[in-house]
Amino acid sequence: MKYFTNACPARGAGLILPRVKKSGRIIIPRKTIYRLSIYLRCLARLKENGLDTVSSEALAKAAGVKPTQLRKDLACFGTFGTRGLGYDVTELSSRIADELGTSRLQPVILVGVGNLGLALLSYRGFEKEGFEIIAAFDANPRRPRNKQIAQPILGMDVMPKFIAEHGVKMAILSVPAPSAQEVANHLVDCGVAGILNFAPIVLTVPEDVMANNVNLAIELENLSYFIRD
Amino acid sequence: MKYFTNACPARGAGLILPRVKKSGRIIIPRKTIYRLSIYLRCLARLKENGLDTVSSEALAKAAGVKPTQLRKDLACFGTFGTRGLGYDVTELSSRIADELGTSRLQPVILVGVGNLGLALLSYRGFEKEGFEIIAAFDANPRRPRNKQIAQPILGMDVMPKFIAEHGVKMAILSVPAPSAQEVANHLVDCGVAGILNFAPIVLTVPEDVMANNVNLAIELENLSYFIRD
DNA sequence: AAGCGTTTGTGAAATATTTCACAATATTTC
DNA sequence: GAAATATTGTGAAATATTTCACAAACGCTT
Ligand SMILES: NC(=O)c1ccc[n+]([C@@H]2O[C@H](COP(=O)([O-])OP(=O)(O)OC[C@H]3O[C@@H](n4cnc5c(N)ncnc54)[C@H](O)[C@@H]3O)[C@@H](O)[C@H]2O)c1
Ligand SMILES: NC(=O)c1ccc[n+]([C@@H]2O[C@H](COP(=O)([O-])OP(=O)(O)OC[C@H]3O[C@@H](n4cnc5c(N)ncnc54)[C@H](O)[C@@H]3O)[C@@H](O)[C@H]2O)c1
Repeated sequence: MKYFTNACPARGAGLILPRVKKSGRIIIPRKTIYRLSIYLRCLARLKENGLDTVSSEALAKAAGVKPTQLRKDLACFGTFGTRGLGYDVTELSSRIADELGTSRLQPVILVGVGNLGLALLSYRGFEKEGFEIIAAFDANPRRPRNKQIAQPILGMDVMPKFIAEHGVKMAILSVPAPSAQEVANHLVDCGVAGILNFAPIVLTVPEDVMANNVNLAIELENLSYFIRD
Repeated sequence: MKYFTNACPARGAGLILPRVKKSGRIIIPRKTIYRLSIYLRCLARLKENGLDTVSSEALAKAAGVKPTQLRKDLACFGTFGTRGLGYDVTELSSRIADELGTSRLQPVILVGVGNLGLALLSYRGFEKEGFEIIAAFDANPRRPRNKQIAQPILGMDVMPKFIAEHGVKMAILSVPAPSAQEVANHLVDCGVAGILNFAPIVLTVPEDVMANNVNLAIELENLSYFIRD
């Protein structure tokens, strides 16, 4: 079992306790969660290739990390390996999936059916990964002629009802930047707790709501910085 | 001036030296670079709103970070503020842009003109941010009927020549996962040093090449983990 | 069933990043 | 122009994350 030093070791008694959430689960570092997602995908490929077991060294290499980091990451929520042999691919997959909570399919909605929104809607890759965009919303809902879209494209007026009825907790936001904050507020009011935002602005959301940004310009800027040496 | 403790403080003499790259520039932490990009965008909005100066508190709030973090980030490469007053918006913008190296426009190519690639190609937002997709390549180059695409869509055969002639250093990769590694290798052979990869696999690239991934399924998985409490 | 080679799990060390606390220095007010 | 007020810049402390180093545990061979 892994332990963290709790806050205030200087003034406090230096007690060592496992760091836990209100819910009782042990806190797993943000970065570790990202990597668990990566491990999960590497394991899926290994399984496709017919492998039954994998060592931390091999899996770490596939994931682009060091073996010790992989083992530390796994140590956050259990011990699954067999010393001298490695990990059972199927078992490790399902343990990580359990921990991430992606064992069941999550319903997601998309708001803003423009250029980008349409591309995301027509992408048939999310289902395999445990997510399903079940509906899209737009201020000006139009069904595109030349694309096969399985999901309904609805007006903003019916969104609150839809979210409540389907228990939607996550949304993809692909509206223009000037509307993004306003739409995000609306989503939060409707009960959405996680927003994946493509608009190039910083969203302000309540404490208990999480907004992750995908900002391609920043990704490019980042690349451009690190490649000049 | 900011200083870092160099490696090996336990065995070494505990010498304090500024950490620098081979090129002579001081190393700026990865995360700081990301945040600098965010600050830059917030400053642009402030300027649009007619503000001349801004305090670290106000800018930090706009960027979603703490004021001390903003100041520490800036301290990596200089001191620009006026105590008691704050920062000059225009000056700080150009200093950050200089540091990031985005003062000049970077040419970028895109490989894989499918659903996602087309959406990115037709996006008119990158120019404002200092990037320009100057051409696209596909194994099966077709010009879409119903979209206005300004850039040429070319076959893979002409890519090496194009990259060499235009001094292209960065590429956006939006081909299907099974082709991604192969195309990435090709790009690297042609001299591309930075790849923004949308395919859901971990790319293997040489040390001196940087591959950043945008994996939407992982972003969604991440959200879904942190919203259940 | 003992020995050997392998690989995990994990405390401790090293490194990295964030936050604190406050001196330094500017502006503003009276 | 002195005092009050505001805000930066930065060592040091706190916290977080990664890496090291190695004992413990397993499978396999003989
Ligand atoms: N297209 C890209 O490749 C790309 C790349 C990076 C970032 N982005 C960002 O993604 C977002 C979407 O980009 P896009 O190119 O698809 O834009 P777009 O203009 O093609 O589409 C925007 C859609 O949002 C809808 N919309 C506008 N206001 C709305 C509101 N208040 N409520 C509901 N729907 C509303 C519009 O009707 C339109 O269908 C933008 O913020 C853009 O900056 C796009
Ligand atoms: N569309 C999305 O919303 C979305 C979302 C997340 C991730 N992705 C990922 O982005 C990538 C592209 O997705 P898409 O939906 O645009 O796929 P797509 O099938 O619509 O387009 C892929 C394009 O790549 C071209 N291509 C295939 N092999 C090639 C090769 N060897 N060299 C050059 N070009 C080649 C094809 O001709 C096609 O035009 C995929 O890896 C996908 O998993 C897409």
